[in-house]
Amino acid sequence: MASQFTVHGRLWIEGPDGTVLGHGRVELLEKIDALGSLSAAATALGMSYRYAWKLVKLMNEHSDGPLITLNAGGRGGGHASLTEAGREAVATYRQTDREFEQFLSEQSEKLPG
Amino acid sequence: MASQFTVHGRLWIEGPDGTVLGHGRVELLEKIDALGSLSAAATALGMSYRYAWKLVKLMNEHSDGPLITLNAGGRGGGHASLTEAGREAVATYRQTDREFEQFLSEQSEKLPG
DNA sequence: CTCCGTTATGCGTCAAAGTGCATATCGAAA
DNA sequence: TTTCGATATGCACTTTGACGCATAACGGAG
Repeated sequence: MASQFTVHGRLWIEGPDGTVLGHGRVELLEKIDALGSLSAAATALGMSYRYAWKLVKLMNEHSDGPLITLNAGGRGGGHASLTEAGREAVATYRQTDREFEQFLSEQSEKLPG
Repeated sequence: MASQFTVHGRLWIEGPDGTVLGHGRVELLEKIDALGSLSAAATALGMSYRYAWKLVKLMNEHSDGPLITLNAGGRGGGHASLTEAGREAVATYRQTDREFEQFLSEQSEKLPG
């Protein structure tokens, strides 16, 4: 029988200037990619636009190059999209995260009774 | 050459009623075991006694049985020590944490350029 | 039975994460 | 050139983890 206790964790990637990607930030990137809009992505995640915008700014500043492109004005009011670097960063994080989930469930199995 | 980016993470163990152990709590347990005093342990870790005491209370409540025994009064004013379950919990966490550190450095190695 | 240092616990405070509101700016399309 | 919805950004507020202060209770040793 499995233990009533489980191992949990959080994972993130840091660069020289601070955190680049974490769980929440990657979810935001994926929603931006899916919806083409920062405000729609933030709303979909139950996150305030104000904060989502700050996260985007931080991610762009702390990576080698921008991960997200934001455009104000124009048809539909504006647009948001991922750069090629942004999509690669998401893929890299997801791969790492999959192995982390694997690690966590293995460790949970090992816990004593 | 290694990437300028590195993978970081945090690990903790949850029971049915909430978090039982995390990095800071385990350090506190180890200091209590080494010093025999909660206030000395808290001071040694730069943590307020107030907060350390709350952590001990939470840990004792959220585990199967108490991990820490506290005694007020008596020679030296009082005393704090780990129960057998407490020592086992620390050992379990440390083992998991070692493997986690291993995991993190492996993942950092894998990051692209 | 007094002393002393530790445990026990309430209350106000402080900083950081995140929200909410208000308002300005942008630019393609009608 | 007016319109419209999204981006851009400041400011005040709330929430949460943790501190600091104050004060009581405890109990072996002398």
